Amino acid sequence: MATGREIAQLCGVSVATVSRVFNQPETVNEETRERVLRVAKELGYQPNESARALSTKQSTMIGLVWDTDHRRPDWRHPYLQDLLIGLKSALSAHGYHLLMLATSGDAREIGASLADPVGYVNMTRRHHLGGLVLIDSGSDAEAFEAFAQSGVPCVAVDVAVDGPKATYVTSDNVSGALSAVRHLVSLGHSRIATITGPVGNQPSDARVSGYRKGLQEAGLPFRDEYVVSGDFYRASGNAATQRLLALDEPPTAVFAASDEMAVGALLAARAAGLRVPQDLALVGFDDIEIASVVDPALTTVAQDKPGFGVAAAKAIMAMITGGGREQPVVLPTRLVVRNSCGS
Amino acid sequence: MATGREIAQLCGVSVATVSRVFNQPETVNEETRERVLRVAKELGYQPNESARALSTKQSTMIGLVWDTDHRRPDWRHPYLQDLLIGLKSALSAHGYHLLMLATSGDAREIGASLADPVGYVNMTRRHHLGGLVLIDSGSDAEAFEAFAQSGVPCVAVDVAVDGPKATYVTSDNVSGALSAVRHLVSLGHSRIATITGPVGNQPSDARVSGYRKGLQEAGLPFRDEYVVSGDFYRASGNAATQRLLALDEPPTAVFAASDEMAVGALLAARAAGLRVPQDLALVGFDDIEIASVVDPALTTVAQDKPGFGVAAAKAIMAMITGGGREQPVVLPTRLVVRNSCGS
DNA sequence: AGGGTCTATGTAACCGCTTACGGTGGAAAC
DNA sequence: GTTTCCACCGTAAGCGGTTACATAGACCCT
Repeated sequence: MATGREIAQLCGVSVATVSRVFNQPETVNEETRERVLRVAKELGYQPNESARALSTKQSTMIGLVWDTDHRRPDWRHPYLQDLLIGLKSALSAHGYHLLMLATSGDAREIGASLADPVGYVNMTRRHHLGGLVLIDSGSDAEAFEAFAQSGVPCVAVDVAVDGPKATYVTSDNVSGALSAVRHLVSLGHSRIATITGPVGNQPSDARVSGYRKGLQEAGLPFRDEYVVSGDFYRASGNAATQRLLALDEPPTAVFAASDEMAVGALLAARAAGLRVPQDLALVGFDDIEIASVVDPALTTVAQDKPGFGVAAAKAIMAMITGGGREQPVVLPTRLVVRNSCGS
Repeated sequence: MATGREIAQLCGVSVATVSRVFNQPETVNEETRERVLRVAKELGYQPNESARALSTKQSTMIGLVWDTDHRRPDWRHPYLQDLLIGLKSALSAHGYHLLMLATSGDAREIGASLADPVGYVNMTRRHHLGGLVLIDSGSDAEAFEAFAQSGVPCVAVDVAVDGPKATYVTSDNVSGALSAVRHLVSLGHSRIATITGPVGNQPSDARVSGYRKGLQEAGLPFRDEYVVSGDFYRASGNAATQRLLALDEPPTAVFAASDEMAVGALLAARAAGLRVPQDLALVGFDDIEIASVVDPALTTVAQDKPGFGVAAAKAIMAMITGGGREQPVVLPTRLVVRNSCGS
């Protein structure tokens, strides 16, 4: 590994000049600059990031908080990969890397899990991370508040947080839900139920507002018994649907706040001997992969999943370079009409 | 941020002693050790990883090579999340973190993509990474050879590579495929076709061997026209199935080398007016999420997906601490019987 | 000619930790 | 009573960069 010193010697300049060539090129004479660059290339010079980080107190990495040893280890994030794709590509553009922080069992006894956000914050300092991206892999959104308050720049994905250097990216959940209900209404449905996420969860609550708005718009009554809450995962959608179908006047259409729950609803409907969409119309939310492969294919409100990653990366970078808090980012949704509504 | 020096001063010892407390505790007197530890805790001391890496030339990170700006940006890894879960948890146990390397657009013009493996290798040196985990996100397995030859410790997931410090983890594909065929045979099928991955791809080739073995075992003839190759992705499974169904004597059962292709096959069968499993039995490979949600649910050969991650992490750690090359790891598979075979 | 400016570069301190080497004191060995 | 050894700890030299400050020369102006 060639070092800056070697380049300096070969070029007959000082290490300071070599450093300047890479960090403030404009301050060094064009001729020397090119000489240094040429030699650097010949030697295959790679700046030592540890040294750089040590002296600048800034690494080119941002941390990813994604807790996997969760209460329910079988839980999966519905679209982690898309998120990562977006994150990574946007971060790359700034020369930044994503560090997936270890969550436990650190040999030096310094743990890091959502139960102990301090652990992550410590890691952030140890590695001089520029900030943290928070990905919710369950319903422990509350824990994110601790991060937001810690002072390290962080942006949460699809979870509303607030703090001195914290922000979040989310979809326009209200209008997404609204478009779903409008679609259902346009197909003639008037008994439209919804399966929500955990109460208190921001995106879920917003989707409920959108749902209410849609009913209002259509002049339909809001019925408490048509709103049943789940946890975004499949089983809860199944259970919720069973409850809905047991109602005296069961709904003819269901808007689920996630595709996973919509699939659960589909299964429940099938188990109850109902045909989808003839007997029960279904709309989901997310547009994850399985939405297009279940039968009937799911009509759903698509989120810009890689867009989340891109927006998160941009927000983090803005906070790093800018300093202050960033505005939350709200991404548009798009209704994807498939077969589960019989349109 | 408290530094080692501060602790040293407060404890009336030298920084060397503080360092020893954390790195070679047995060489320091118990009393002083505890004093240092106590003060360190009070100050919330976090060792500076950059400084440590700088002086030891070893970070506690390993790199992840997962190329996303691929020729086909819409491609997704079928079970990335499970892989990451396994990787992360096993790495955590050693106090290591996973660094997702940027793939392009580095501000300093030092790119890294599979087209330029050198870029990744450079990153490895810059950050003093312990090694690289290679994840195949397409069919560019060939590119992995360059990594394997580069001398940096690396382990590939489900791609056979070889090099001075390279190894890989894979499933026992032969017996996995064998169990699939046996299952089909046991159900009375004698016209069994297979849809393979890319020819030359190691796991795919192994699955073909397992397939042949299964036919032999059952005394069934091997027919060239019953072997058609795909690329592991859905569309290719669909196309392959169309070809199979167009045969004079079409198969009554198909073993697809991936679930995605099996789903493609399912769609093709449905489009051709065939019922699954009555008219065509289907077995997949992987046991990804959609396998259980398609209708009929897919019988498939399950791979230990988080196990890949765990094994990869262990292999990397072994290479880092041990030095030499590790043996490839072969994980067992498990036949998951669902409804696509009508058993 | 002397002073002021500006550009290009060198000098050296510093970032925080690790570690080879050496020193000290007391116990054990002779 | 030396010598030897060992446990414990301090000194100081790195690791490879960054950057404040100093310096040297070129150029311009009065």
